[in-house]
Amino acid sequence: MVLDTGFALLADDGLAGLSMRALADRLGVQAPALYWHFTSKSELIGMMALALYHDARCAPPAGGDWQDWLISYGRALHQKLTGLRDGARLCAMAEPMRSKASLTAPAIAAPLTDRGLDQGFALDAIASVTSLALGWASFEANAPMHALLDGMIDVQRSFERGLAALVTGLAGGVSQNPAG
Amino acid sequence: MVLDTGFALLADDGLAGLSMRALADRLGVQAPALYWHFTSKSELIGMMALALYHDARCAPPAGGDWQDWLISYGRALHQKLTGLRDGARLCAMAEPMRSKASLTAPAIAAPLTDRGLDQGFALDAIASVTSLALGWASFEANAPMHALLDGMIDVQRSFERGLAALVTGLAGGVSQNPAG
DNA sequence: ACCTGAACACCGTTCAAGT
DNA sequence: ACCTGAACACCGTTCAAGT
Repeated sequence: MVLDTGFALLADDGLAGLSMRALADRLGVQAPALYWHFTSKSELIGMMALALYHDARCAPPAGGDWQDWLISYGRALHQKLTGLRDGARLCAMAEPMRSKASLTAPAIAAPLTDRGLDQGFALDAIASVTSLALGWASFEANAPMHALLDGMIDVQRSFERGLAALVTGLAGGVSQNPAG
Repeated sequence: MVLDTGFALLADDGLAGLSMRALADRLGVQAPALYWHFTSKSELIGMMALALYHDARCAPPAGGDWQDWLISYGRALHQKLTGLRDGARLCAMAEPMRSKASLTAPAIAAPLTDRGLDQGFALDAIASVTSLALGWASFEANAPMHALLDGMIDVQRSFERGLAALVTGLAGGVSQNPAG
């Protein structure tokens, strides 16, 4: 699979090294050949980002309530984004893909609606947890925010606190937004 | 100021149009001249990102408690990141700047420590709110997550909910992490 | 259906040289 | 101190042409 080679290249050389020519090289092919399979580099990156999100969605175990699922998902996503070199940058850069419908809203919400949440609330919750994980990963890797991070003893622990606070706060809002 | 021209160029042509040559053009100068003022394009982008964060930090009004400050700051940051074309992508891409110490941890925490929080907790809280705003802005602009966003009636409102939940959750944790 | 060779219009960056 | 001209080593992408 081309995407796997892309991930390997990303891990080795970072986002700057992820060029169509370098990727083609690893596949034993010329760069223009890639344009038979992908319409653009943008699409390739979009599909890589989608693969990352998909992995995180599959990470949480079957049991538990919706709060367990959110915590587990957020942790997995954060882990994937910081574990892979430039993973956060990749996902933050990915441009909108008009073509692929990917997943439908009910399908995305399913893990939470299965656990009793209504769909609107479920989408909000997933969006917020995804944002928190992506945002954290972004400026752990990046950021002109190093002073901030240097002041914190354990970044991992701080992320966990934020995640727990968010999910707790969401749970508090459920009463106004009945779960069914 | 060169940064202002950079922001104007970003607003007009997006991140793809923000090249050293194009920027130099707007300044009536040749591209290599920019390397007298900045060591690299990375540094330029880093400084633009820093300017964005700084503006958001200055946005909250003087009164109110620490929760008011966080909400106001989060809202301002999200607004800045989505209001400026490719603003989120710019901040997510910015590479770490080893050189400029920018702000010290106590200075960053000040708006919250002034309102009675201890510094460790303050840094955690700011980091989480910043992450949430950056993450939301990232995949509002980007994302292979369009199905998710399409399922939500009002993105702005959903972000507000997430922000409120996070701050509420943080407030719940304060009892364990005394405020002084 | 899948790939190559050659080319186009760009990049960021360096560096001697100018003033 | 500040800028130019010319160049280097790259990019993403297109397109005719091959098999």
